[in-house]
Amino acid sequence: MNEKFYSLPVEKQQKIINAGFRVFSQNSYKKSPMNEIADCAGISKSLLFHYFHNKRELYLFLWDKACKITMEYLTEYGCYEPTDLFEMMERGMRAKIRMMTKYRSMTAFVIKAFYEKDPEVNSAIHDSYQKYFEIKAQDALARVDPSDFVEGFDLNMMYREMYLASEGYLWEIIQFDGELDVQKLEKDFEDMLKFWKKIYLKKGE
Amino acid sequence: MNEKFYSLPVEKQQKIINAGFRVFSQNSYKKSPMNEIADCAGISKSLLFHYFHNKRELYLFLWDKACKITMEYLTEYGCYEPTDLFEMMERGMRAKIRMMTKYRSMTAFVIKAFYEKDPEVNSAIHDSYQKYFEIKAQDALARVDPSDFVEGFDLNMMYREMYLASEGYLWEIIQFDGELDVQKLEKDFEDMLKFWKKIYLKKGE
DNA sequence: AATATAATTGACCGATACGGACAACAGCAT
DNA sequence: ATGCTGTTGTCCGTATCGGTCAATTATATT
Repeated sequence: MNEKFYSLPVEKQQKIINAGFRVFSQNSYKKSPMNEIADCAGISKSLLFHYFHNKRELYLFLWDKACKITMEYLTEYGCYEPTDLFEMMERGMRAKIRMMTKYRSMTAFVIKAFYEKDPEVNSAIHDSYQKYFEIKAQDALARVDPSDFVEGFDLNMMYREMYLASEGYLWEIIQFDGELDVQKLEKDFEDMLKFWKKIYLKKGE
Repeated sequence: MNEKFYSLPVEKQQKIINAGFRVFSQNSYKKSPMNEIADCAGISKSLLFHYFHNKRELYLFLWDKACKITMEYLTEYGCYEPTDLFEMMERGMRAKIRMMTKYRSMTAFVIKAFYEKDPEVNSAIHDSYQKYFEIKAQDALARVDPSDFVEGFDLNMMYREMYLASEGYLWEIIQFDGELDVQKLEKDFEDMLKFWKKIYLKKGE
């Protein structure tokens, strides 16, 4: 990409980036025209091509940007400090909720991008994803002490279950397009967590 | 549309209809090519145009079909029999959950269609929607006895809140693409309802 | 088997949309 | 005037779109 992009006023950078997030999050990669993104950012298509030499480059740039912002949030909320599994999930969720209220279309973009199947970008996305995040879950899962949990249940199953429920919950938020009540959301999720603890942990806890 | 469509073997009708639901639920109206729908249904584009004279006609036909199926479910689950508000919501939800597990892409289509803004179909959809469903809520709301509820709260607010939460919950289900556990879903929603009753109804109940 | 009839398709059309290239323009400092 | 930088309008080759239609295949009738 053209490094001059970075010397643009930050506000303008943001406008272009957000336009990208918006359009790419609403259509598939192939059906997201550069034209539309440019319009949405209030610049000409030519200028957009001036900063990003082609569509793929812009897409991958946006993905990377989203990953970095996500990482910032996750570290800021202490998601990489070693704790137990539930604590980790709570911190992760809190970070994500905050992030979504601030960058809603970005979050939608990330999800769409993750499931994007167009061969032009597909593999690049997945490689990058693994490098960025996949370590975390393994890490926290490894620290788990099985004796804390109720007898005869599958740890991975539980994690999967919890993970899916959280993701679904986040979807709900993304789709809703009105003002978001952060405190309510966080309380809701805390309730969810309490519920899980109650089911999965041994009574002694 | 071409009435001969109905004399097709039902299985083939279904295949075409489902293809429509799928494609229209994944892209916007404008970016859903007839080509793709035909391929997805295993027929040629020409044949698709033989049965539905143009794209708009197919889209509106699908919308109508979806509405009718929805109505069937709602009546089957007793959603139109007069009861109290909570009972109505529960029946409605139960019907919708069942419906979604059977016709997932249709449900996704309905939601997308409802928010579709393309002027070519937008108004037709909204007119139809009002005719079909909007009566129901008013109806049940009118039967509500305000004295049953806790002091000083806005009935419409509560309904809106409950409605949004339900819709969000359904979104979560639609987005998830694996086998659905109907019983779990229904239990979850029952819990939600219990929770609402606890907050909104007077203790005497 | 020959014929009529219905189902289904491939090839095609005009219009538009697309990604991308590039020369030109405007503003501004020298 | 002369660069330089940011920005745009215009153009191009190609692909795609909605939609048509003649041609082909399958089915029913005699």
